[in-house]
Amino acid sequence: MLWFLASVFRHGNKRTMQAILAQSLNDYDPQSVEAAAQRYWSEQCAYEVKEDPARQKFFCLCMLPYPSGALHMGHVRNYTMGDVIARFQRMQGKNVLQPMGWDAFGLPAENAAIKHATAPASWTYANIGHMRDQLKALGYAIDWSREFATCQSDYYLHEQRMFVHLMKKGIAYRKHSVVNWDPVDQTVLANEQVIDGCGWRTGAPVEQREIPQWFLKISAYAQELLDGLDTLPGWPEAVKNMQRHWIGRSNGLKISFAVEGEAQSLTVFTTRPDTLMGVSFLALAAGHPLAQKAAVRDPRLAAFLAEIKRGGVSEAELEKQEKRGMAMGLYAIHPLSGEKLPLWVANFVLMGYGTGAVMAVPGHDERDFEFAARYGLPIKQVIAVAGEHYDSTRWQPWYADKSRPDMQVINSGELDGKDYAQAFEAVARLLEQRGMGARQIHYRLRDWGVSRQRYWGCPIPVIRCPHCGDVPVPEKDLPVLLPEDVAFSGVRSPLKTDPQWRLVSCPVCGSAAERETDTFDTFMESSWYYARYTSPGASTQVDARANYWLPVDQYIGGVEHAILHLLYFRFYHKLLRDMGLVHTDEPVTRLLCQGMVIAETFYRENKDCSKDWINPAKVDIQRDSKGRVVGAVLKSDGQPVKIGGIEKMSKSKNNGVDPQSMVARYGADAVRLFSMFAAPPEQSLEWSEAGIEGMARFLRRFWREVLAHAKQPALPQLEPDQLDAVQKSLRRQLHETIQKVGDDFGRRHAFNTAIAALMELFNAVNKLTDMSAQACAVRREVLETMVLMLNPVVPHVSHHLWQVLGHPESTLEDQPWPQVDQAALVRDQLKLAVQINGKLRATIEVSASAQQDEVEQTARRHPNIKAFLAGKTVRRVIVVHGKIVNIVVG
RNA sequence: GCCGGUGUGGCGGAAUGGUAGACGCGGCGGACUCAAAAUCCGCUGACAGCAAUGUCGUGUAGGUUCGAGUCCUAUCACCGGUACCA
Repeated sequence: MLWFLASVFRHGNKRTMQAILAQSLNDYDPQSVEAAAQRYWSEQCAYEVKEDPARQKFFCLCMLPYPSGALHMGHVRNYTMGDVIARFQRMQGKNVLQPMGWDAFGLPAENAAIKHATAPASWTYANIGHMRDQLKALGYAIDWSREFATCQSDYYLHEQRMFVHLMKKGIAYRKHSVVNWDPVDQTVLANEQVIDGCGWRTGAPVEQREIPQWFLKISAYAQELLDGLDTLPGWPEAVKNMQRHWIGRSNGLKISFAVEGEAQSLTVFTTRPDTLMGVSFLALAAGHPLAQKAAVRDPRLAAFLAEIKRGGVSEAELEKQEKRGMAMGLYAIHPLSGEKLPLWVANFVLMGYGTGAVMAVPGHDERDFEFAARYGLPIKQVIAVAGEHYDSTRWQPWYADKSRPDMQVINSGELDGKDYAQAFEAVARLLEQRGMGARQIHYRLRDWGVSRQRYWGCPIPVIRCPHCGDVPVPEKDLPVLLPEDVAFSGVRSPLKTDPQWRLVSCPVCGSAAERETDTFDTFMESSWYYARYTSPGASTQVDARANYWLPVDQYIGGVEHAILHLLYFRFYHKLLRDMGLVHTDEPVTRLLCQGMVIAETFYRENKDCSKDWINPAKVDIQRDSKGRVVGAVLKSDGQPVKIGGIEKMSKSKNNGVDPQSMVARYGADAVRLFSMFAAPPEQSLEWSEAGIEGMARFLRRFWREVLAHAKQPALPQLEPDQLDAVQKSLRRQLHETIQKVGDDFGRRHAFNTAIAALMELFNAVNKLTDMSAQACAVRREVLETMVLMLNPVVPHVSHHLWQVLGHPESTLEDQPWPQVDQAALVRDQLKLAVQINGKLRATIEVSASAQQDEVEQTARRHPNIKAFLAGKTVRRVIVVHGKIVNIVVG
């Protein structure tokens, strides 16, 4: 309201202002409507829920936010989807739990601490306070009594206890693995902190360095995680496919190669034993013990190993690197032919994956082919396909295709003539007999490294004793508290520099020992928070209440979490199950992955070619006479700015739109409505100020129509049998809409089309000018049902209008979802499209009961159809009931 | 590199093998107004035509089908993930 008045003041028209003030009692004012509804919900504790075995439960969960400082549109979109589903399910009569919490540990708090010289803890708590207020202003049906932040010790206590348990079970273990090392800051960098192989702050070239780290044995659950995907029909196929490929089950052979002059043989895994006779060398990772050993007496090799350790450790970076290698001067013996095979070190072989060594078959593997071509290593053809010519100077995809039914092994002695399966079998049997090989199922999935060399995380509850090794912190000493009141400079973790915290005595032998100073990966906290929501205040990790609420019925979050978070989350659930805490195999039955929120970018170029990004709120768009965008100018100076294209909302491109300012200007309901309307949930959503104005316009029109209708004197009972054709058709549209919206909200999650259908219905009811008693009764049915159907999306407006329509304030949340009146759906006339050879030529109207030939005859009688059929032979007529008639002519 | 996704009017999008462009935005025209804003009404894919209507049209090139935006093959562009951002 205020912004509106302010704009009137600017125009300086006193009379208009008075007119608006006089009207305002009837005008839609989001601020007051939303404040009143939110006050009511809060006073009534309307969304606090308890277990009720008599009622069907519905656990609606959104991915918990990282408290970065301010809510962004991605959050709004995510939580509005959850809220629509939660409110809709409640109207289906379910006992709905929708909780909220904070994923409060993590790297950004440390970066903010460096930048603003604050402690990560106080920065985080301040952000949580602010973002909670912002969330509350959006009117979500959240049970706030269950809220927690993962950095609270009564949360991470249970994580530490669980870790101790997993250590004892052998699921948690320590091994060496490679990290990004910044040699200047003497610190470990996250992958995102490595830019073009250099540290983001120091600019120094990053090195790969091996350090001891804690791991969870997710690989022991690989098969179960893979099989479990088949039990999740409510998950998107894309997510399940990505997880299947990530787990990467493959069937192959583990083969031992004796190495000349070495006692220890070399083991490789291959899925292509059929190409064994085509092996021309073996490639080893730089970190392989044999490579390390060889480097000791070969300075050139040592230099090469050091060289390929430069750069970061991310897979994307490693895979895009040029393939390089160096001969080690050692030879392995081919297990069948006895041939000498050179050993090479190669940068494309990773120590952390498989055995750290591969057998190279340049003739039938594209990467080996390129490597062999580059270093002049032999390329042997051992697979042939009839009709295809093999050319060892040019790679062709069929060389590596084991699935071709016409492929056969050649140049391989007794294996010749066999297909893939036969050759696999023969090689497996031969090697098994000689004790040089074994069949193996291999998974691409690697164990989960949970150690982070950082301060702002959950301390790993381990004491390192020089005599007893790694000793778990005894139960009575848990939690190991993270000191929160620290000075954080950035480079060294305060845990490492604080001797008081670090130095302890060993709980086993009592001698001087040190705490583990690493903290957990923050995926640890986000892997079990869903379960904690079910058991607020429990002294154990979860209690019996978990088995009322779990599994989660609907989980909603960004598609960027499709693999890592969602796989760890499923894994953790199985760990909780194996501890007897939960009783299902999977944590979530239905999953919805939402797309990003994107916006136009604008910039001006500086003299040095750098760009100043300008926020869309400060820019005016210019259009030509047809409405096409032709340019943009900065509002403040009227001078042109460049349009940079549509990108994900981000700080770096300055194209973020602040939800709070949108709520202040248009109201939470308009913001909610636009986020649900502008795109289907799983696709990206482009923010548009004009679009949200359209939503506010719709709400104002709806508001006015309901208020005008409510002023009518007492209405008669609706008599469906006495309606005229127009009234009947509107009522049919209403019930078709009830059917569609129910399906769109409940099953399809197509919020955008549900809203479009409601707008269409509203346009139709607006066109009904008939003020007869029965027309008013139909109008009332439409408007009242619309308030109910809009409630999940715009609950504040609905809360108010429900009362305007004469209902007590208390009843809307639990009002049953409107029922479809099947009788109202019946049509007596159907509109059909008539095609000739698949092209639309006419539309006809026929009785709903018309038989096939009657429909066909009506179609043939249509003048346009007659004209098209003149002089042609009808070959076939296809009649699809209620849809089309297709006449095929020759 | 690999895995997954997306591509439709001026724009966001709709169409679950059956009338391509619902709904919203923008634009154009009209009503109201001294005027403007707001509001209301109408039109709005391109081309040809007075019109009826016709031709073309869903990234590109093929294919399956009575019928393809939708299914298949190839290809291009963009987006997400790629194990230490969350």
